[in-house]
Amino acid sequence: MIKQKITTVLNGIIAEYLESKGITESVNFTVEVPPKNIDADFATNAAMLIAKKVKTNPRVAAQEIIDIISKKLQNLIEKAEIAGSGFINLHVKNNVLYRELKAILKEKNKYGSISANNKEKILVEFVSANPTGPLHIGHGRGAAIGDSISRILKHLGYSVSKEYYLNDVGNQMLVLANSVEIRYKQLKGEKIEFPADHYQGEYIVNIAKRLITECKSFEEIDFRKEAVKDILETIKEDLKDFAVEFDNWFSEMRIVSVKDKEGKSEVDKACQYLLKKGDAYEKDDALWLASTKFGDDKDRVLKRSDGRYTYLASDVAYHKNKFERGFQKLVNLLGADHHGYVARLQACVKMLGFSKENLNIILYQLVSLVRDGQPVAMSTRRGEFITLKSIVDEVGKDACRFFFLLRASDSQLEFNLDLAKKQSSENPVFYVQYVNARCFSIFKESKNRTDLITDNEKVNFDLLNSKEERSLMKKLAAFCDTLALSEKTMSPHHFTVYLIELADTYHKFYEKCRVLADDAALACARLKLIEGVMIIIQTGLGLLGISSPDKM
RNA sequence: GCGCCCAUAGCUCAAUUGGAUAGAGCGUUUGACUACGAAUCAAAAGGCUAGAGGUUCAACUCCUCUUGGGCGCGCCA
Repeated sequence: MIKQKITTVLNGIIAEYLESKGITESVNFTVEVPPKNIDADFATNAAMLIAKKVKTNPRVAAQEIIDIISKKLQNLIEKAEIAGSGFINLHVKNNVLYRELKAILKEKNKYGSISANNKEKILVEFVSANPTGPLHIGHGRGAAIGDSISRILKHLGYSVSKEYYLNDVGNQMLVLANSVEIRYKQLKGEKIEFPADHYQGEYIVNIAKRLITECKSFEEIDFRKEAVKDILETIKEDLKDFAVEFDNWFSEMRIVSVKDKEGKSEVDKACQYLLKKGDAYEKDDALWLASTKFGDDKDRVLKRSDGRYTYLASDVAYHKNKFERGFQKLVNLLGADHHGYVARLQACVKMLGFSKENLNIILYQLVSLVRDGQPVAMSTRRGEFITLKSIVDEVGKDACRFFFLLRASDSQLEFNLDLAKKQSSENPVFYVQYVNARCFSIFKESKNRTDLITDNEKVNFDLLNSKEERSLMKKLAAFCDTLALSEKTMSPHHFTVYLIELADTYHKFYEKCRVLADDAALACARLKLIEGVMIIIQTGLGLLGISSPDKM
């Protein structure tokens, strides 16, 4: 929170400075952590931006601002100086760091939460894989990102609902039902060839086997229903093992099949609404969405000439439904192979009377697997996809999630199984978790000392003044910056990067500073510091859905 | 053909969204356990950020073009 505080107070000072110069516009300056070769805690580019407006030398403006800072922010800033082409470098007082550490100790896993009560309701929709087979590794990436984004937004105080859109209508359902039926008949001894365009996986055979052991008569069996039931169960289980739980499972069937008193479904009503608004029209016996009006490159069919709705029609109704449930902000995760769909969806949102900002679509790129240094071949068509479950079973939930969350979602991800499986230093998950284990171990050891106090009020934080201790305290406070950045970019990968950096800072501190020092007062202060480290590591890993074991 | 995404160290990727001398991990080389966990730390080597222009006090970041890769372009979902 330190950076935010400094930004706030600087805002006041800059405004005052501009006023004194007779400038009414505001300046959009930033406060940031300088590169590590620079000896300063924070830096701002304010003077350079002002100089441009006032047409003066940045260093002159910087000096004038520094004069105000050193007069007015004596309790916050130890030293302010000009650097480079006009940066103002700031050294904060140690007290600022101690106060922040105390805030962490007090707020514990709530640290960084913003308790504004008027936060938006956000709906995060992710995975939403068709219930035609087990989740594969690509779904896993979407699941990890969607789940972590949800946790981050929740931590920030938003009311977040995680939803899985169950695409249980349409052609693929017929194919699924038929696939099971054919396997069933084959098991009964009928000689039927299995079509190449049907679902090839072994799981289809297993569903058929179950149906046979249940001994129902052929006429009684609803193959579609039975298949979806089994597959959905598997999907839910796989997600649970991956620490992903949804608040709501929304069935497309509900949108298409459930009718009101007048015999109309939600899709009927949505299409009518669009037709009335002039955003849909009839042509060639079909109903079209005029999506080109809002940036799509062609209009799309909503209702086919044979009277059946398309997937898009359901989706319009579904998103209408989302807004009607009171969600102001929708977040959709989509595999990058569906990027062609984005323009259509954005057009829908505009037709429903909302703006681009109300729908945030996160595209995530594909995952490729590497084993023994070789790429693993995958083909959905031949049923050769790698399931999420097999990866979770092989490398563990924590490592799997960490690797999925390690990269920005719009860069392709290479998942190195050899590395993820290593229970050693090369594996970044363990590097971070090790911090928690080390801290825990120190606390255990500290129980043998009788001269230590734990009361926050009595501990002398002033003793935390070495370079390593200051770095660590600053890094802890940067937790809030990471939260803000993750929200702004809608990307949890900043947290994996942050946690690795925090772990790095901690391990360096550990080498230089013995926590259980002979001097009791110092030991107490350092114990408070590593208590803060544990809180941040546990909370941070928690936001990624990753555990923090005490022992490894 | 049209559209979206990507190109950064030998490999996999970051870079606080326009800031200072572009950073991590893996791999390579070297050193450190007789005090809290060596799953760690210290150090070395490795870069014309694909290429060419442009905007800016400042460009890996924004704009244009070129090259090379991934993906999409159905009255499928």
